[in-house]
Amino acid sequence: MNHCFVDRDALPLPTWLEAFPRARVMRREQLGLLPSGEPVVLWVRLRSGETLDSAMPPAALAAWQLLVLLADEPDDEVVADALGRGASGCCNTHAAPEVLQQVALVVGNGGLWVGQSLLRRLVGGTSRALAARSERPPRVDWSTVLSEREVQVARLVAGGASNREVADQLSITERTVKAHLSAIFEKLGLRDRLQLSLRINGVQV
Amino acid sequence: MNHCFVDRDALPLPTWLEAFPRARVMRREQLGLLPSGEPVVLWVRLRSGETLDSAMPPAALAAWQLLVLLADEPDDEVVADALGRGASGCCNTHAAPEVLQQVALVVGNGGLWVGQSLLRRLVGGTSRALAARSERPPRVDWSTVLSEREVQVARLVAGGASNREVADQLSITERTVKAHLSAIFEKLGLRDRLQLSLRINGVQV
DNA sequence: ACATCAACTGTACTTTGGTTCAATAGGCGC
DNA sequence: GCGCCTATTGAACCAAAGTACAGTTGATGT
Repeated sequence: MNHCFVDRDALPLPTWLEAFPRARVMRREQLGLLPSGEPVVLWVRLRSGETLDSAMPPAALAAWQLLVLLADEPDDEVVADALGRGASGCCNTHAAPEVLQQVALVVGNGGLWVGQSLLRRLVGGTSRALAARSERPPRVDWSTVLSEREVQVARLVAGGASNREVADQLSITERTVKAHLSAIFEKLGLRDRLQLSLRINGVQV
Repeated sequence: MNHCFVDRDALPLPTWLEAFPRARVMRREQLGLLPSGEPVVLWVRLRSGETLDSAMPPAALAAWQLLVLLADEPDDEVVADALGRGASGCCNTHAAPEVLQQVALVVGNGGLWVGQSLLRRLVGGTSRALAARSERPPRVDWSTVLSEREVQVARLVAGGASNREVADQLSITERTVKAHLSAIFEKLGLRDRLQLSLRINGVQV
């Protein structure tokens, strides 16, 4: 099975090549250049805020093409939309190589790969995960309630950065990072950065 | 991971024991006899025409219990219902041992196992030709290098629990939790619990 | 002009997380 | 028996995270 990563630029993440050393990487505009006929998995990256339409023309996929969505910020709507359009799966853009290989195996065999949180919700009803969380505050759409700066901080923290790292990256004081984080926790009703990460990465409701 | 098959009678199918030679088999009424605390996958058999209610009292599962439905006649409604109630998967009662092992692996790592037909219908998308999922279970590397206890700690922490909460849940000291965490970080080459969460949830490295 | 809000920073503080010294006890292989 | 590993815990410690209270600046709207 061949693999082809499609992104805005032709710059692959290290993890991609680690998972598939012989993978091809191309820009979205170059999609037509793909040699037709041989089976291939198209890994289409969707950056923050993008929709599938913007990244992939609504043209139907060829029969020999399998599509997997690589989402920077997994969002149920986007994932469901993609699957509805024939995609075979969706996972995090920064997923580990082993995860990518798992996805490829499932997809390559005609299977579907869907994140757990989405699956739970598709199935509907109360899951154990939800039941465990005794009282649940109404879910807030984090990206809209947060200010622009807060969103930046939230993304970095959710990706595993320390306060110091966030501060350096945004050229502000560590103290300011803390201030933003406190505001974020307050607005989203979260306890700490780990929960923030779970929320933003779509792991938890 | 322990396995326990629950049926009307305590008569296991050969395939079950072939998949898990050390599995426990019990009648539904004996469910309360399970030693609590140690993680276990409950394989609950649902015979033709039965509903989940009849086989399993609606009592909530304990945190250390994972439930997989074994359906004599897999029916989308029953499966959806089971998943909605917190089950981690569903497969055919007479599934091959290899399939059972695959399911166990996925479920044991916190995943969900759902049949393809149901998944497609839940998603409600296009009908891509589906081939049989030939071989290969999705497997993760972290769960093999960690000891059983460490896996328990890792899961809870990755889910957002504090050290105190993990300690209470596992009935050990907060100090011990820290010890386990240090070992986990060391083995996986991680920095802190956030990175552990990203790793376990398949988001990162 | 005034109110409001986002962004930013400081000092001081409490809490949590994580590490570094230990140490004890049980299981398992050689 | 003797290592080796796992699980467990203690005391002490440092670093990081998070909170409380207080303040400046600039943009924006009424």
